[in-house]
Amino acid sequence: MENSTPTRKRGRPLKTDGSNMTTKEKLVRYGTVILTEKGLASTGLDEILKTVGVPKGSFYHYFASKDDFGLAVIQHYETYFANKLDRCLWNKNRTPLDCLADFIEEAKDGMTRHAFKRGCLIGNLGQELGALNEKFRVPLEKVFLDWQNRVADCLERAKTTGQISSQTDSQEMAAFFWIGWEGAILRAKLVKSCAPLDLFAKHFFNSF
Amino acid sequence: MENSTPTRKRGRPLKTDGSNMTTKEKLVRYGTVILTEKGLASTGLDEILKTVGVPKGSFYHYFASKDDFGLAVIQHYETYFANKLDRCLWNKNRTPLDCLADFIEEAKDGMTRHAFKRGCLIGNLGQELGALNEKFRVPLEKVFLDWQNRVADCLERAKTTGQISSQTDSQEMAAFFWIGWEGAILRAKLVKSCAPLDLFAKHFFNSF
DNA sequence: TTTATATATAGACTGATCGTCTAGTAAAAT
DNA sequence: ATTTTACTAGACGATCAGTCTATATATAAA
Repeated sequence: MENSTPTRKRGRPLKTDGSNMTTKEKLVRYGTVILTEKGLASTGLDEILKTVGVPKGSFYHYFASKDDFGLAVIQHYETYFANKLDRCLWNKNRTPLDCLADFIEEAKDGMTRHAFKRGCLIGNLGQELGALNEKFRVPLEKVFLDWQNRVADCLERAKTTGQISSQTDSQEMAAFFWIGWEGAILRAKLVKSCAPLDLFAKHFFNSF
Repeated sequence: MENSTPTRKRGRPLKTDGSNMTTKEKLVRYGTVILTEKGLASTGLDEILKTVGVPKGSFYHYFASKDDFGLAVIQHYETYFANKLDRCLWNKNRTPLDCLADFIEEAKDGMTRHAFKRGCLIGNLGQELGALNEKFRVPLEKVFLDWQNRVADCLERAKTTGQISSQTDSQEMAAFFWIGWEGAILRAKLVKSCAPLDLFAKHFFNSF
């Protein structure tokens, strides 16, 4: 048997080794991918460990439990996604509402590129663990509230440009957006098509 | 040790015994409950078997595999839910749109009664297995299409009573309904409140 | 009545995989 | 030189889905 990845040295790694912080990072990074596809319960630790090339002992050095790992993955995804959202929503060459439409287009690209297998990590784990596990429920909902605020801010900007009525309840519309959007992603995975995403987007923009 | 449930008789059951079909039924019935709460992967066979009081041999007599059992549970839920839907939607004392609102109220009652832990089996399994397992994806989507048709029919009736414009695309609105509704259920489980359901319902009815 | 067969229960057993933990190695710090 | 820190290695018991053999009995066939 031969190792595909160069065998990790035992013992404490060299301080000067630039890549010594990457073990945890690699775990979280691949965890984000695989948990988005398969969820937490269906994903075996061994699968992650084998893919990343990290022994079990290391995993439990970095994370207290599998749940703890899941929480770290959520945190990682939260900032990754918030950046993505802001990059779209703060585009100064576009009107606020077009910014939101751009985000939708980018998400559609991502869904298509991954053959409708991934969707949204927060939605997936929310469905799997939200109702069952209080340890996950609260952080998961916090992520949604954060995203909701970013969209609400975007809608507030759309008011100042006169793109939507100043009477609009931005928070409510932002909540409506994420509720419907997550539903659309779930359905898009089922039909393996962007049609549900487009359909929701159309009705969302029509309701201003 | 004493048996909580009266011990099942060994051997081939009486043809005339009215309750001889109940073993399989009991499995499916409890399966519907537990799979709605925890999904397929997170639920162990032993847990189901112990709760229902059925030995493993019986389970694998009735079902070829755990997946096969999951498919049977889906089928059972499909007809149960279709009946529930029709009971609401064909209420002759109410206008078609009020019928839909009644269904929403009934669903809200159910969610509250089960402390926001259950939600919708099809949505849950759709999220868990839809993208991964083709064996589940197709039947799951079929269920949504069936429900969609029932709502579309209801909207057609609303046209004849003049409650909504005859220009409305019933199929599209019905699709929009289930997309948003499943998203709302997911979110309601996260916040342990009916607010997301109400919020989606409000915007849905406003878009006619 | 006797025999054969179909139906279903009963639960021990298997091999794989689960998450967790203890022991050990080696660099770094003292 | 000794201790501490950082990390690896794999053993561990529990549990998983699934299989198998044995048993009991209603029904069908003789």
